[in-house]
Amino acid sequence: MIEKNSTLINSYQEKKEAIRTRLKEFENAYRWSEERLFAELSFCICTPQSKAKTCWKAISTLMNNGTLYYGDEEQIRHSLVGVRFSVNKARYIIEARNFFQKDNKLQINERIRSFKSDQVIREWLAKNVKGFGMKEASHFLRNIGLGKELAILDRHILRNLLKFEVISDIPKTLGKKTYLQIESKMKEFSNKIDIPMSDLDLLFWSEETGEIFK
DNA sequence: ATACAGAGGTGTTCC
DNA sequence: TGGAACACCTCTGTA
Repeated sequence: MIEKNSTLINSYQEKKEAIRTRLKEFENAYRWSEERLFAELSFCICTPQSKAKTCWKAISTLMNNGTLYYGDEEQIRHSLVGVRFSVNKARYIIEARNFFQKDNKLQINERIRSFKSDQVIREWLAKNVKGFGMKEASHFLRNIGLGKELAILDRHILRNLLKFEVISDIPKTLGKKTYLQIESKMKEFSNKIDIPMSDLDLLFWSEETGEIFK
């Protein structure tokens, strides 16, 4: 237990610089264009049960050729090669695009930053963006430099939380209530080993996959 | 060749 | 009303 934790802390020291570099890139998002923010949101809609790299490749293509902003549902779906549940996700992207558009212009930054806390933004996103639950709403916020204290509880993180005995088992279904409970425990652990939440997420992820992506 | 787990889950339905 | 079960149903790496 203590042995495992110190191994993790050592690993953190090795990877700290790379992790910090990645987080800095997220923090720069405040100056992104609306189009770039929407691309990130679309990416997060795509990632469930799909490979992050495949999703990002697809979204990059859609972003660069403009289909993401002007294309119809079928055109978007056509580009979501390798993305699971692409029919549904293309629909969610269109719905999100309509939701965030005012006078034919995307307004994401302004609406997102009008909330008083990251927790409230997350609630709002999970409620209003189809395809977003607690996990993907947190993922999106982290990727645009917000929600530093929020947990992104995917299967990798849950496995690691189990490994480090932060939780005693992996829940079969992860409802909002359980999500918040586990997030709270992860925060305690984060305090205990003195590694920030955002760093811990990337650290766990790199421990499993060997790299730091998104 | 063929099978099968695994990929940063969420919406809807039903009780 | 909260929560479990089911629907969604592609592609790749590995044995």
